[in-house]
Amino acid sequence: MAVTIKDVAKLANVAPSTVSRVIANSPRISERTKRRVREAMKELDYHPNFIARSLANQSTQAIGLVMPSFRGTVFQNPFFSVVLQGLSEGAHQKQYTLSMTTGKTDEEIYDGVVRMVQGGTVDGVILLYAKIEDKVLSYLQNQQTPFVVIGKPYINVEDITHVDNNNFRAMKEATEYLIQLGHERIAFVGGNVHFTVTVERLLGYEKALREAGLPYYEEYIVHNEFLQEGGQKAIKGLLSLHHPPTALVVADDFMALGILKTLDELGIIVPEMMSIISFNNVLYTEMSRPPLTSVDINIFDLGFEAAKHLIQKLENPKEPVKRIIIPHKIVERASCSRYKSGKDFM
Amino acid sequence: MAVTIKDVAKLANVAPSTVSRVIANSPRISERTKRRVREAMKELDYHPNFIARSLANQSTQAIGLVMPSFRGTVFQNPFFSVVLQGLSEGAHQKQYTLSMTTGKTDEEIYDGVVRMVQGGTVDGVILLYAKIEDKVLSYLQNQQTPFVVIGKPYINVEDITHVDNNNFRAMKEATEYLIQLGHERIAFVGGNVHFTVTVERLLGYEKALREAGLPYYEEYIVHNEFLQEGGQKAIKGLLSLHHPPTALVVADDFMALGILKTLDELGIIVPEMMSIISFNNVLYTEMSRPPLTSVDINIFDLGFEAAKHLIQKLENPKEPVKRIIIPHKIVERASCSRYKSGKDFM
DNA sequence: TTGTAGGCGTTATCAG
DNA sequence: CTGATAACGCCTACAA
Repeated sequence: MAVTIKDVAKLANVAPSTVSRVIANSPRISERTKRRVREAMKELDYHPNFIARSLANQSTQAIGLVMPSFRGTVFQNPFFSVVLQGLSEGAHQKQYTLSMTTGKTDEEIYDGVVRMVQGGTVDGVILLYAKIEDKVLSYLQNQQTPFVVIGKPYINVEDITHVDNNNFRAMKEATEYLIQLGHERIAFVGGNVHFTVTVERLLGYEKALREAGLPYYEEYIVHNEFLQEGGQKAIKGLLSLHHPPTALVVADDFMALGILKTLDELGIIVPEMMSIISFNNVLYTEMSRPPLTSVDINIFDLGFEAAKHLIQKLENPKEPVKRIIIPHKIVERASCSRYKSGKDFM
Repeated sequence: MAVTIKDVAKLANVAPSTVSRVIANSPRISERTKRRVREAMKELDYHPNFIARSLANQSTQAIGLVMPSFRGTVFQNPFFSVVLQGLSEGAHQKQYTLSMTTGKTDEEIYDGVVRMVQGGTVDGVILLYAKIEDKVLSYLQNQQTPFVVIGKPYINVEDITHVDNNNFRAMKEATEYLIQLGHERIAFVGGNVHFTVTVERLLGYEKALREAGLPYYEEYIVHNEFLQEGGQKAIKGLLSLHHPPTALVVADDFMALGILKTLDELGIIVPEMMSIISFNNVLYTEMSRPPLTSVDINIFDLGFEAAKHLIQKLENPKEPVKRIIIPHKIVERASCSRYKSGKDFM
């Protein structure tokens, strides 16, 4: 059996409650006793039992992480590794612990969350995604469990603290970037439509076109799972159109990688014959040929801020609802070029 | 305050202990009372408090995950996403929870582990890496904490349950694969030397050369952080040698990606002028140009088995020490070709 | 088959 | 400043 507060108390010749106060560094304990108790703790190599403490305090210093289901390969996206780093860093700074739930299906995930929350193993929860019609989200709202979401909640946006990019604007800018380069036929290769990020971006894309007086073609909109088949199908469809696009905005670097490959196989040179701008700016954007121009959305910060604000909320329950927008920035590399009608490959 | 066992007891007109037994589905409770109690639980939407249960049982159904420090970019390697999936799946099946520690420095990580273990917030621990001179490992051994490591412990291998590939053999086979293709000048681009996987593989590489009667050149050995600069430096050094290699074994797909790019820039065609085989077989091996021949080490299974065996150990403390070897397999794609002296580019 | 009571390791309240 | 004592919510002998 591990050494407890009582053992320390005995050795230091004080009451258990005193030891407890020393741990909490209560100002109403004399320095002398504190010293004595601390020595005893050292000698016995005492470490407080967090479980017992949690029970007494009704608080665990743990935050629950809800990942999207890892059916498919979404999860292999470096996005998650990086948010995790941010979350980890943010939690660590305040001595919070991270507890994960995942699952293959939405049901599994939901059950996991319920267990976490009802079981009292976490003080709050962070949703690592924001999708349409999310049972988990509604559940958390009903439970009054403190939580924050990374991304834009599909509902009750005003009542839910969330950390997000301005994806509307980010995509608008990405599209405008292409428009400024002279492109008029720009296709949108988006991710899973069930994630709000995708709909936000689609809106931004539309807006950019409209403002530039460019037509919006349904056929230029393609939705793909983030990583599935690297977007190969998507691109082939686009190229077989009567007027294929001359530029692409792509939801994710990895998909862009797949597209790059497909284009290469088809003999379509990037950026000369097709410009591509993608999102996330993860490591391998520099590794591709050509290096990808990508919108950096500061993934690390998304995680970091999410952790930070959840903890604020936990420590001060009347903390107001907040919406934290993480800035983005287009990182220019070599996958986009000015459109020259002469080079049109059709 | 949440609904407790007492509330249920009251509503069902039984003693709290009875409710507890119903939860545990004790056979010594009549079906009739069970039914009554269960109804009460439903009605009150009762969920057991895991913290209290943990305290009483002296066991949390939680397992601690220790990641390597995320200084640098190691962590962005899809390797971790995938082990995480495996771990998650394995833990989930037995209703275990995953709790993470990371940190920027080894110190931070060590402290995190100590807190986890001494604080009693986890029943056991899984190390997601195996490196030389690891304080965490020695600590866990001294503590008698059940743990398993993914990879090969640098010490006391016989006493530590671990899940690993046969990296010696995997690398030997990879090298032999190249040798069979006629290559005689094969360079080794390895990862961080502090990880045991790197030394194992180096050994396998040596062995293959020796068995084939090929010389072993110090200059052909390059060590690089897994992701850092995509191995660009490494490759340039090799190419500037008097007799540059004609083939490369590379520790990681991502590094291989970087190398591919560098070679492309230098006008060296893969596989015609340089063959490359790498490790891990993650998603983007198919996405590269040319697609990478890679050793699939079944990362998911590494995680899955680790979780499974740790849990076995937790549920049966006298479970013997085990060494689980996950099979590997060379997945041929297009980055290796037969060596033809005529095509030597020097 | 079910109830009573004590304990798991802390914290918090009240005295002193 | 410090010491009893009662929670926290559940489990498990021991009784009945």
